[in-house]
Amino acid sequence: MHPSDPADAPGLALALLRAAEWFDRALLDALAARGWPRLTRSQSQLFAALGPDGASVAELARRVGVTRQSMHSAVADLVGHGVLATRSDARDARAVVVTLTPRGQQLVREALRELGALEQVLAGRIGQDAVTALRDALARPWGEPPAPAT
Amino acid sequence: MHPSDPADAPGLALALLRAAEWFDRALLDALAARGWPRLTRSQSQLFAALGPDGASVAELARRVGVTRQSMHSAVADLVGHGVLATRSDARDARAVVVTLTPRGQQLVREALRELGALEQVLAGRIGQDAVTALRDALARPWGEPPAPAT
DNA sequence: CCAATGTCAGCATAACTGACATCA
DNA sequence: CTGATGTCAGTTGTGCTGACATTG
Repeated sequence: MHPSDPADAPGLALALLRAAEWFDRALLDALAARGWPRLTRSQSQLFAALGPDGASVAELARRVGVTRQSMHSAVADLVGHGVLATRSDARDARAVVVTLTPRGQQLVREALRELGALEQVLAGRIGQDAVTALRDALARPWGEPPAPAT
Repeated sequence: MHPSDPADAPGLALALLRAAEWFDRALLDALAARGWPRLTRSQSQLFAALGPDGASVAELARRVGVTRQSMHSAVADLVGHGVLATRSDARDARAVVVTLTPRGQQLVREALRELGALEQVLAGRIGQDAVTALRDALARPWGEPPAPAT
């Protein structure tokens, strides 16, 4: 399998998917094992998109890449689980600011710690150099996915 | 953002997801733009799991990681689109062997060519060295996702 | 008047579990 | 008889489009 063999290209795309699932599944399983509600992939992205000051539903939807309606549903679900809270914006009567509850902050802390631990496990398996190289390659500007020639 | 900053660990998992979507979306859009039926993620994996000699529904389900029922539905859909065909196994009256039709082989060829092109686009954006490093890190034995301490 | 926000409703899709007949 | 396979249901969950009142 030569590194630049075109026939191995699907392996790259597939390997990326597997790698993402490796982290995703281990994280969600670990959190669920500690009694946290079982999160979905886009709910994880919601937490990542949520800054320390909170954000509106529409803004979260834009960042994650879903519709306002879908984000609304996800937020309502997590509010029901006690990890998110909503308050009205003083400067804009339309907007609703979504923030983390103290319990939600605890969830985020545990998730970050777990992700750090997972990265260490990975470094032990494939080497710290490979993890660093992986992080470096992913941090570069990939840009938008190429659109099909119209 | 120091390379070994633990707080950046979520960035690694998230970046992997973004990278996988970068390939997935560009590929599926490109194929759809050429008149192919719009595939789902697990249908892409189906093609990757399908060897040149075909495989049974149950075997495909195991490889992709879904239930037999889900795989059955996906196969039936693609048979309806004329890219997959099923024939009964001569040695095992239970088994149904799923294979590519000539049109399905054409689809796979175009998909492989597109993935190769995408990788070249990526190399032009982040550098060939980074792509090689990415491929190398992903090719190493990650093993199973760590299970939560029971 | 126009644009954006939050929200309610219905719909489509894709995965799941349950069940069953067939066959090694 | 046990286990595996294909397949027919029903169910659930998640995201979508459509629509509407409210507000900047």
